[in-house]
Amino acid sequence: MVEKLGLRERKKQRTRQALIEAAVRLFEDRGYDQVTVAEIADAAEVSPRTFFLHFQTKEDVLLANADVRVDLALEAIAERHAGERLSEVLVRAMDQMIFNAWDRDLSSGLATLRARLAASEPALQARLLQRYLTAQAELAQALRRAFPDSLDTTTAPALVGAMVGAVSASAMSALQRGDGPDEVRNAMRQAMALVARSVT
Amino acid sequence: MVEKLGLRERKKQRTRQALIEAAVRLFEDRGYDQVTVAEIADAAEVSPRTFFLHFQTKEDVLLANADVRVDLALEAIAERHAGERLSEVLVRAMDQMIFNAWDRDLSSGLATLRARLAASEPALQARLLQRYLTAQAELAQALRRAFPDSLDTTTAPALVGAMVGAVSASAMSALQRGDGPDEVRNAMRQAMALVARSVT
DNA sequence: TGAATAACTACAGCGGCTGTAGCCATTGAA
DNA sequence: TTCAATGGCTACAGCCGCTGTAGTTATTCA
Repeated sequence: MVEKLGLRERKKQRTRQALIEAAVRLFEDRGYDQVTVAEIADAAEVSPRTFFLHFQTKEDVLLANADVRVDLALEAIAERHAGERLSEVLVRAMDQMIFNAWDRDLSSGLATLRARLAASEPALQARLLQRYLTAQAELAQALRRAFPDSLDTTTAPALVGAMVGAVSASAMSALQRGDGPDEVRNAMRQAMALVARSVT
Repeated sequence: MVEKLGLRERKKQRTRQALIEAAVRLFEDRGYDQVTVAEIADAAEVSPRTFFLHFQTKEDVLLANADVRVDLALEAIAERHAGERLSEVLVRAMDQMIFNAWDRDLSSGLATLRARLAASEPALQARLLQRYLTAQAELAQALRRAFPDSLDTTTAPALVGAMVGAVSASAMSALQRGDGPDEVRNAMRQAMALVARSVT
């Protein structure tokens, strides 16, 4: 997991991390759209142009490491136990993706900040949803490979879409009525269970 | 339905319509991001500033009339027949929202163009997904009012989210493998049926 | 040690989007 | 019919996200 990286690569990761941390700090202080990319770059002591060498858009700096979450889910699917049911695997994958990573970067507060900003900043919300959609395609493909007999090219995406849709909607709803982390968590789990019922 | 509008309001609608038509035509000709807002305004013979008096963003010109679709679904829920089951009402509402409106503006080609562009243009896709999410909240609320005994504040959003998520994912998947309108339609119906099974 | 590579930089520029202030047609009341 | 209020539209100026390009410097690898 811990790769032996060259000096060049390490420096690159360092500036990337500096950009992320600067962005998070500034967003927390002043709010998302009161902070310009130029300011983030300034705080990280790099040129503004460099920001866009690391992140495609301003929103993406908050979605850093999102790929890791998807990988966790893909692993969870690959690690399917013998005789494990479709619904069980799916729930386990979602659980990994959401909560394992959640706990991991809760300490840094990134997940919380992201959730809060996603609920309030339309641009960020939109980008986040789009990320979910592309992730869904990967999950659907992996799931179909794991259960080739019970899933076809329509039901696999539909099932994953239902899961992600249900979880997002319930979480967003909970966030908007001001629920705390635990309640949000419960709402998400309940949504997962609901969809899991649609597969036997 | 056909309101008696004042002259001022009619003029406003006319420029709005001119903007939409100019945008659609230009997008079809040259593709979404090869067209600037200034060009759209030019083609509609208004100032660029006027464009943003009618639409919040460049993407929004393609999402015009989307509210109408949501209203159709809300009506469908309100028109619940006596003894109609939750799953039936939900499916009927989704059906209204997607296909009734689909048929209606298929003639103008708007739905088709929108679907095609949404599959290829990230910015548009993101905005579309966001629209779905906000629509979901309204649908969930209406549905909960119609079935107060079987839905709570968590399951209602979850259920609607699952529906929309499943339908979007299956449609996107079908579009991306190059399916024609009929196949896309079937995939969406299949997704709806899948989620409907999770409510008894 | 020298050549290739790649992260970074400065600079110039496009285009989405906004604030502002003013013009003019429509509107509704006197 | 007249006049003040309204609101859709315009020009103008400007911010900011984002990109292309060309050049500099540090690293890698042969």
